[in-house]
Amino acid sequence: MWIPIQINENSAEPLYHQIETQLKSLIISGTIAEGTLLPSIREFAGDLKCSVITVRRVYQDLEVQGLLRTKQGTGTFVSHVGEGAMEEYKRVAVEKALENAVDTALSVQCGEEELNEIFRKIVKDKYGEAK
Amino acid sequence: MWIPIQINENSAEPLYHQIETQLKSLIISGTIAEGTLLPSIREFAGDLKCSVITVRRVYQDLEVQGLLRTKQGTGTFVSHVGEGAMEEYKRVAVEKALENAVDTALSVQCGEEELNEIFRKIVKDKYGEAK
DNA sequence: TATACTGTGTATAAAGATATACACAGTAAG
DNA sequence: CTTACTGTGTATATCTTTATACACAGTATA
Repeated sequence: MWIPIQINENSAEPLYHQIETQLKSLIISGTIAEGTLLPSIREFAGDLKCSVITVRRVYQDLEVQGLLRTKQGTGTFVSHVGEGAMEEYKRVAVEKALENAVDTALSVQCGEEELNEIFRKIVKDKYGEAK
Repeated sequence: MWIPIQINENSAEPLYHQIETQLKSLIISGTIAEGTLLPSIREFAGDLKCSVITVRRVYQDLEVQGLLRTKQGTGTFVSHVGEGAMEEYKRVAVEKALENAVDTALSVQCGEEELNEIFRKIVKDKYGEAK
């Protein structure tokens, strides 16, 4: 099975992290269906031209997050992520990220109005791109 | 001169970073007036119970960011940060933080409406606290 | 100009993050 | 029960981040 992961060799972002975020996104978006048997760590490592250990780390991390379920000798599968759980998962991720940003705004004494304005601009840009 | 910096020994946040963000905040907010001669790196290190080198790093970082100006043999001073520059500075910091958050939202397929809703909630919480 | 302050340059220690190899253990199917 | 796949545990190499010491250089003033 082929998983579409793009590695940016030049990026400062660690290899395992690039793989992890992209794979996570594929699972959360439902692009890879629940129950799917993912490539073995060796096969995937071959595709990505990285070591088996790096892929293992990704699988382990995502298993801890409840997105994968793994069984020695058999393989690694995409877990069942219920609609509710998935919504919750997304919400928590977004909340954390936004809290962080708002904390930054507070730390530089940015007013509520200005914050709102900047937010609207960025959302418009980013969500516009995607359309 | 006494600068109110709170060090959290248990935090995973590096020492130099805790000092840097707090000092930066004091400068940007105008709590420490422009032109103020800051404590020498040795005196400050004594107050904070850290090494002189760590304080030096903070002063250097903030100097690169244009918030401090330093002169060997004399000391380190708070630079003149014009209203315009300060506004610009705050804006860039907040923009970066928000872009990051919105990227996260996109990566988990969070819709625009949901994002807005979460944002409003967090802003209300955080800005409410301060009132 | 001696002295008692300033900051600086260079070197290095300690810890954590990143990525790896290799021998080991479970599973399934002929 | 052998074979050819799965994942696992342990050890280690490399790099970056964080934090430090110490000898050095500039400044001001008595």
